Amino acid sequence: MINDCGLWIADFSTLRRFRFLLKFREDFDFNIYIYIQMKPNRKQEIIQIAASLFKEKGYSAVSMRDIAQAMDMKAASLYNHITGKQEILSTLIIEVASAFTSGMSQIISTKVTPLQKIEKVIEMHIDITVNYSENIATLNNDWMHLKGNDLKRVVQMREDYEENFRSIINAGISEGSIKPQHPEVILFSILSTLRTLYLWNEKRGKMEVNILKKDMVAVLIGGVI
Amino acid sequence: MINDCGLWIADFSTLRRFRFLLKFREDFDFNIYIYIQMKPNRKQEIIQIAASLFKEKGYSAVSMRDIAQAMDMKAASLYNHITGKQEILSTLIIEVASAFTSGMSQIISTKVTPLQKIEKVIEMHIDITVNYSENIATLNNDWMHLKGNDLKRVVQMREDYEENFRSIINAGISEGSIKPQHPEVILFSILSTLRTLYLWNEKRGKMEVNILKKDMVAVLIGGVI
DNA sequence: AATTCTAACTAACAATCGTTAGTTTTGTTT
DNA sequence: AAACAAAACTAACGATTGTTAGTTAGAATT
Repeated sequence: MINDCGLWIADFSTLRRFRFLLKFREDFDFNIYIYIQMKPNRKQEIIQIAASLFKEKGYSAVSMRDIAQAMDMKAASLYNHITGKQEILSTLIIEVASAFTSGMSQIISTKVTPLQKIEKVIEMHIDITVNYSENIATLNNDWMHLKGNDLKRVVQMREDYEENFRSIINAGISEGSIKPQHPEVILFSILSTLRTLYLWNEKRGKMEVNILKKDMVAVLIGGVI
Repeated sequence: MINDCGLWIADFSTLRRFRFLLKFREDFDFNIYIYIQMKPNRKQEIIQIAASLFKEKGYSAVSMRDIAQAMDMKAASLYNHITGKQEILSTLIIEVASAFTSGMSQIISTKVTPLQKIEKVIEMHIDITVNYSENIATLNNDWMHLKGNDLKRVVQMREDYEENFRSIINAGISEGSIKPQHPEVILFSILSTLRTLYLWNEKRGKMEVNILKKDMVAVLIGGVI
């Protein structure tokens, strides 16, 4: 039996590094199973389908029977794969919130100018939106339906994220590369646009991602005149 | 018995005009009751309380019993004042959507430059957000729970609004006062910031509205550099 | 004083909610 | 072929949903 030990191989380069690591430790006296899940399993399918329903109607308006119907099965059968509706919600939200958090901490630690950091933030938002638009919709609209530690954690992640963004803006203002406008206004203007990018997917679909990035950076940083 | 015939006296100048009209027709053989409701009635109270709950948790997550409890009464009693949950939703949404529509049509018909029109739009959004933040939250997040004609009407109003905004931007681009950037990107960047202003109320509370307007115009039009 | 109206109430309806228990089908491993 | 595990099913639970019917206390009007 293979236990899911929580290890995730993010991409093939990580896998190569892992093999490299193994080669240096040939004194292992136990077996290591590397379980590569190539196709999404049933649980992931359920969560993905639920996500698209949540995006459309909101968490509270989607019933377990709705999700089951979209999966072409009965509601009770969902519980063979998930522990409940809450698990779907927290999985979806924490997945994308973590993506933003790790993306931001990577940008923060880069040695570039504040303006270049803001550029990177904009590009990161576009990248994540392309891949996780349903998660973002759920994070934006249904975070308040999380419970207990999940709720606390996500709120904290959001505050930290904003604080990091604020520090970039403040650094830019004090070095003179950013207008001495009210930092909160700058922060909010950029962030609210980025956070609702997912609403714009139909129109964005026709635009090349790289062109969108370039235009978005130009407008959000340079303005419209 | 006084029937609510749907006539609303908007302000005292309208009332004066109405009295003037009456003077010219003294051959009336029926009575006219003018019923002036000076303080907000129970219905408006219910809708306002419901609005704040909708903003907090979303339309679907708020029950009629929740609304009743916040009103300190029983759920069944609500139906003495409203026809149902849907009426609350459509009243809230159509009220604020109409405010945006009439604001926009006023701006469109003004004889000023496209850039000045965009300034006016930004100021209008701030003004409406200050007074209708709960309505905007509901419009943004729960419009899809409208039904029938209300749904059609609101979607149409939103499309018309965007089309008007787009035409202002395009006029600015062709006269050269606005960057020849992709118009959709400009439209979306500004509009998504304005539409989510209501999320920013705690921090905005400390800022004077006129200062906020000035800063917002500076950032959204002039950028951050 | 009699009547009407307003706005609250209690009680209950059918429908739907998330979830559990127990069973059957399906596919894999011995 | 037998044994096992995974994943579907049916049926049902108690709770909650929006809403209706019928009643009642108090205020306003006649």
